[in-house]
Amino acid sequence: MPPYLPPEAQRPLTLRDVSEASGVSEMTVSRVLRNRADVSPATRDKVLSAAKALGYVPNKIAGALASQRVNLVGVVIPSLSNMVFPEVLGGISSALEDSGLQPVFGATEYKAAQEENVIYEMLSWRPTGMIVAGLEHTEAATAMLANAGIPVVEIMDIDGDPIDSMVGISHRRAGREMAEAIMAAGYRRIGFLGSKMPDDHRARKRLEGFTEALTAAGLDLAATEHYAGGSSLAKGREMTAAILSRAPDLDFLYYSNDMIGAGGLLYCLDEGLDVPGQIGLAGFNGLELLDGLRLRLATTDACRHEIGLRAAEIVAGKTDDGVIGGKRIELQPRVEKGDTIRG
Amino acid sequence: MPPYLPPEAQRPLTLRDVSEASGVSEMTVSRVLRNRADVSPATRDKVLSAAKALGYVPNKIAGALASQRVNLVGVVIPSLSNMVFPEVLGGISSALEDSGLQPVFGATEYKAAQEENVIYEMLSWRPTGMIVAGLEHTEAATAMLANAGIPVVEIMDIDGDPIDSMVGISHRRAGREMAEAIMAAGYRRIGFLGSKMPDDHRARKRLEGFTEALTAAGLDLAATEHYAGGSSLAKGREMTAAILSRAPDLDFLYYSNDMIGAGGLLYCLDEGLDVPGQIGLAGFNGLELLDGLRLRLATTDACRHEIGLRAAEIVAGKTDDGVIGGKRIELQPRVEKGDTIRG
DNA sequence: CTGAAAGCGCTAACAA
DNA sequence: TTGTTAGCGCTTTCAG
Repeated sequence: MPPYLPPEAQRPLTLRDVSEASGVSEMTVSRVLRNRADVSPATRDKVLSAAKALGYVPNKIAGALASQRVNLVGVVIPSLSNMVFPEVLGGISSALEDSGLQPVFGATEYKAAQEENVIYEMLSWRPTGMIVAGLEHTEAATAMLANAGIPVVEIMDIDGDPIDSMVGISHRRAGREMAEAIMAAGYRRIGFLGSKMPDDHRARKRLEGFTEALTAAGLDLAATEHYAGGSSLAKGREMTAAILSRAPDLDFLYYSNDMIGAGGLLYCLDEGLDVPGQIGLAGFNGLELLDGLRLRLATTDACRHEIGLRAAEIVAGKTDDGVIGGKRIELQPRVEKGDTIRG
Repeated sequence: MPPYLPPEAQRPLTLRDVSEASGVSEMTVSRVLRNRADVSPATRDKVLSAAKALGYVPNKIAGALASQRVNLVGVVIPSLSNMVFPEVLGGISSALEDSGLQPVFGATEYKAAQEENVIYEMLSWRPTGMIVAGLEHTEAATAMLANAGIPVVEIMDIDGDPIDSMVGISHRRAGREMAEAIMAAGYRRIGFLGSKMPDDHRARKRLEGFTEALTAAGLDLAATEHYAGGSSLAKGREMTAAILSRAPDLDFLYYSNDMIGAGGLLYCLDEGLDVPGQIGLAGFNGLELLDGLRLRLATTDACRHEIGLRAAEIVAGKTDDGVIGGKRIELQPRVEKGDTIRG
């Protein structure tokens, strides 16, 4: 690979360049650039105008090595294209806004091995804290996080034991409560539609809670439909057509997320089915997308923004008791019956 | 803020610790950990097992400072929650996969000042290259990028002059071609629905190209509807209701993106309007979401995945001629008439 | 308020 | 194949 040589390839500027241009010692230039108060206004002005004139950009690598401080927070999530996560990231960003900390994102694509790798890469930059989706990691990843000597917050899920802190909801309980709402509305022949990703533990736990509640009421899942790959409206339509052709007597469809649920809803409406009379539907997440459909899909709000917010507050040290580690915060998801569960 | 002290807060391990544990010099440990070939298998094994046993994670900050190389590529985009960008990021990730480079994302929320700040922060980590959405930046941001001495690829848009390289489509032309397709189908009373974000230059250029083509054919926009904030299906419904109540005789609606376009389409179908006979619709982007609607919304595919791919290839040095800088790649967007433009 | 010296943890370059 | 030496560009500490 040839070296990159733009027309005016100069070596990046250093503090020394600013020092020479301003006639102020490197040390004092450093003070000004870090906004420390103990510099005279005259010196400060000289330095700032020299830095601006040169277009100096500080080297954080050197700064971080010398100060042993890095203003980065690693955030590890399954996917950027899943509409679920942008809202979590929004919560994190807003909580970090005036803390001087900056989030850095990495995606795992729901693969444990890739998660381990992303965590390793991030830790090698010695971040101030880590926020990781889920409680299930490889043994090596768990060990790295536990030994990093920084706050680690596991988010989204609280059905399990955290390495350090956790913020999330109980997916088992979310599944159970949805099952109870469905049965209370009188539905009995219930089908489930979801992905077959082995490492999507939260979807698995929701289904476990869901079937547990059915069993407790003497019911069973009447049919299930699985898919591989990402979620989309089209996939939801397709799966719904498939499950209804195999089991035409179903009176309820529980989807593992809102995107495929919305696709299923559009399909049912286009087919002229009576929703929620003849057949009911429910998804999971509380996506904003649902507001745009003719009928509002029943769902469970996953508190995504608040999860991001609270997790970032823990990392940033904005906690009630002043202690940073060891928090366990369970948020309460709300079942929203919308227009697709009768009653 | 109290210091974070987990139960076993140890100082992070260093090369020296691995060196002592394995009885091999620091330098050789470093060689092993960087996978260099000139180490004997016996030594290599000793080092690797010691490193694994200790749970050593290398310090990239020190490594980067010493080697003057950073395996990071800065990627600056307007928004993570806009469904447009995940696909660009996917293209970037796949092109970077086996290059040893790692993308780092930052969002600007369509604000020039925030973009400048994000670029400054990223450059301070001395990345190997930068990929930035759009050609319009603050003067300071442009200067920083031009002087960074690294490959800079501006993406999405090619209507303008790049700092170094650019990969994208002509939005002006995309607007023009959609106008021509619409007029060719016989529509004449055309409305436009879009955001009022002043810094969304690509939406602005599409509209300019669009009206330019109308004017050339002796037509004018019959009505326009603007909104603030993010795009959503609900917003699309709402705006469509508003513009049609103000201008009921419109026979075509051009939306600045697919999300509000899809909302508008759902609205029209729910209202029982004859699409595309009585009224036609079109959006922009070619979102996957469109595959799930009863009628396929007309759109222009923005080649998002390929844009990310080609941009990352330039940064990674995977170019035909072996030269890294100064590339200008124009991709050709395709107008897709779908089911919402007649003919 | 300002400056001088030392060193953060690693790697380049060279020597053995 | 392995070890030694000298920094990378900044900040900490301490002296003025």
